[in-house]
Amino acid sequence: MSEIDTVRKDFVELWGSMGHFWGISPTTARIYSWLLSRSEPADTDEIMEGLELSRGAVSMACRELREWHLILPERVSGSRRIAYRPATDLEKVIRNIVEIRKRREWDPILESLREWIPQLQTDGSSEAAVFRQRLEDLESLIARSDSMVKVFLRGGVVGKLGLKMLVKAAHDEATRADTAESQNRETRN
Amino acid sequence: MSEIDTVRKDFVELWGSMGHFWGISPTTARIYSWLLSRSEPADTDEIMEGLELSRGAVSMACRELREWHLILPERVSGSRRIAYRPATDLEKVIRNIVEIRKRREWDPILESLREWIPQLQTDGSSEAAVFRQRLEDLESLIARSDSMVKVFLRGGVVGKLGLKMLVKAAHDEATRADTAESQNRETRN
DNA sequence: TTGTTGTTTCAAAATTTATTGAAAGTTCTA
DNA sequence: TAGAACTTTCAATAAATTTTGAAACAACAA
Repeated sequence: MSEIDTVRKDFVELWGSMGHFWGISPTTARIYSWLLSRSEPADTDEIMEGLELSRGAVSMACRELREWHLILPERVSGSRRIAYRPATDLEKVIRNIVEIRKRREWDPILESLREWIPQLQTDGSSEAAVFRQRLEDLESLIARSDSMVKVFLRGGVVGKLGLKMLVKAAHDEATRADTAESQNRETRN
Repeated sequence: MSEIDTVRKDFVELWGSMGHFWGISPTTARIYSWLLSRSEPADTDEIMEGLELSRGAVSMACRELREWHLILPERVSGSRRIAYRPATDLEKVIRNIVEIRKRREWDPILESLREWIPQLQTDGSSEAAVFRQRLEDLESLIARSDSMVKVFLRGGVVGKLGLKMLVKAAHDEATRADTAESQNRETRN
């Protein structure tokens, strides 16, 4: 087994076990990493053979990868067959993932919190007051994180160049959010 | 059912379903959120009753929560019983989680990548060259993200105040990392 | 030391999540 | 329109993860 095959195998395995972290299934993650390890795009049959997966599994996983914009389908010339090419702008890839997860997972939390807080105000008990305070702190923290994520999604992120922009933009965003929000949290911290 | 109980129920349920996102089991997440919703600490029996869990499940979950520093055990006076109080500095809570997950999940990836890249250099094929280039990009991205996370872990993060520090510190960190690293990436994007 | 109170452990059971594979569906060519 | 070449779907199956519960263990008081 040549060097590249050894590394490929380990890489695919590691990536597969990380799928959980990104919120995608192991198989889906393995397919993406396997495509990344190849210089040419691959079609369904090649993926099936390369990773020992069923046709259905490959189809499902590729659908997910397409939704996340992690792979690009291409027609193989002179055939109806579709081959997949992995997206290689990794920063964009991460942005895609963060954006989708934010929408699916964070946004609903903020909505719920904003619904619950006023509901707790109708309950006069001190227990409710403590609970409400904690939910408010949580709302505030998530809202501030949300601002940072929005900035992240707009610009180049992790690079040094993007950093100054990040600060300024995050500040603007936070200021805007705070102004729109109720003002009674100014003195806390 | 009073207002607080309704909200508590929904909150616990939501938090439980989010456990996956944080990499903790639903029960563990539910216990933490249930504690957050109460003004007083709770002992094993109260948690068991409040969330309809077995003794063993509560013990396991609380052990995990303790490891993550999400709850603090306290002796109930005049008894051997232990009651748990939730950590309420949520920013610190998030830092704890990020720190542990970084160590467990990210650090090993960087290590592996740094092992694989030189291995691929012994393979002269163009396929290996493409693969190696992608791994290098990945290494670079993760290393830069890592710098930001380190900064995040050191300071107040999400608040407006911490932001300026974040920029400066991230810049310093990145500069330091780059200098220590091999220099052959300077011109890349 | 013994009994009581409370906690932890871990193999087995339940639940959840991921994968398969065969059948149904789609698109293209002739 | 018929047939070939692929792709997608989804109920059934397999795998992984979570939870249980009873037994073992630990701490303390008498």
